[in-house]
Amino acid sequence: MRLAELSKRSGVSTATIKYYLREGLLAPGRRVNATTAEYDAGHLRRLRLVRALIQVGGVPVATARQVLAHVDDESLGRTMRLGAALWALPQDPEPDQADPAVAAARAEVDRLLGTVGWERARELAPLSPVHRSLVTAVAALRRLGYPVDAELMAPYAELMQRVARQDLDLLQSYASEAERVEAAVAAAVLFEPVLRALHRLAQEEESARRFGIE
Amino acid sequence: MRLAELSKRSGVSTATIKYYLREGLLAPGRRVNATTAEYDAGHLRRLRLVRALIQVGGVPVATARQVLAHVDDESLGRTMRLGAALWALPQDPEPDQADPAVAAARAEVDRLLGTVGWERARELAPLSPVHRSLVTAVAALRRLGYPVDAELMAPYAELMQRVARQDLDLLQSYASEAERVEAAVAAAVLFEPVLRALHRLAQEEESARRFGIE
DNA sequence: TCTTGTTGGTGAGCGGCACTCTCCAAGTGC
DNA sequence: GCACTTGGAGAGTGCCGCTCACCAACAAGA
Repeated sequence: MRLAELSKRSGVSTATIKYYLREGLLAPGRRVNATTAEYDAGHLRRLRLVRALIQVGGVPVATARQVLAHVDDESLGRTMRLGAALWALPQDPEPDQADPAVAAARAEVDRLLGTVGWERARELAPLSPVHRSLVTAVAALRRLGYPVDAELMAPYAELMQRVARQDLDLLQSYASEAERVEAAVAAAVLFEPVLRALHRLAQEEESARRFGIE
Repeated sequence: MRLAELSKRSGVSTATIKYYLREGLLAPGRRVNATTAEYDAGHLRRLRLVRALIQVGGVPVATARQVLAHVDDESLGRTMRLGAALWALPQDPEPDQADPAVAAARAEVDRLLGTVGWERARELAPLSPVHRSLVTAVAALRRLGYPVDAELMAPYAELMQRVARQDLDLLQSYASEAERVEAAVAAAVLFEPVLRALHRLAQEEESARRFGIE
């Protein structure tokens, strides 16, 4: 299939596909001659993933490029490839070490990891971008005056652990290894809007139950 | 306190504060004379909330304005004010009705609401922006080929219901009514990054437990 | 009193991002 | 032969969240 058909099948304009090719989000097609390149089902699949990451997941193009580069990195084993891809996702800047709110937030997060028994996360903490995101978010809330501490977060952490177990069970039901890495990225990024919407819907439901609808 | 001090105490530049004043995110100070206005602790508080909504929550300025207008709307009762503020948050465009993926997604979401017994959410469904967001997100995943259906979402919905109960218990522990509306907005928006980070951290932990760290 | 600096207010400009438009020479298909 | 399409590349667009420059009115120090 050529560019025009790839565009028609994916619903993405040719101009945008050309942009993704330029940005390295999509591998070039197999060149037939100077004015023709051939794309296959893999390209269509990848293009749909790219679109979903950017549009549904709200991932910046530059971040998506890094994530996908890790997904494609044949030199890494499966586990590493997955880890590398997921670690490339959060792009929060390094929090200000001098800020006392950041120090307090880090202390609370570390305390939380202890109380819920996340030993691996605690080992990975200094390296993990996700850990950094959590510290940044907690610091922001504390600066606003909300008393976010380990005790407050613990029940949420327990619930999220169950969610993660559910995620991984689901993931392991997928067949191929290549698919699994891609599916893991999709799960981490694309399932988030679903989870967020379910969360807010649950808030609406619970709020309506407690206070009624007016 | 005057502009310069408000800026220093909040860590937001005077230019940005002026911008927020122009955009209606922040009420003007009490004018003392032609070149002086006085700001109080309420302004500082609101400014911090605005910052957090925009920076931590990633809420667009225009959306934040609407949300805050509802928070301030004295003509509404507390429940309505809260509901209106939260409903102003999601800004997804109306999904394409003709798209079969959207129709299928809506059917699955409605089926989900039935199986988990969210009756209020089902009543509110045609109006609720959150319901719309959920349908859009599910449709995107289905278009990518992921079989997201009511059965798959049900355990997640149950877990999110528990999260929502936790949210509301926490909220009811807050003292003043005015604070509660603001706290509810903060909880809905600002706690999301914390929840997301906890989710990903839990994924890392669980993944490391199952597959080891390499 | 004179000077120097600061105030709130406003229009215009900037940088980043995700495209999108325009053009091109090289080829395709009737 | 000739209209059309192809892949490629640079420049332009529109939006968004600021940020800058400038203004007249005033405050504060010498």
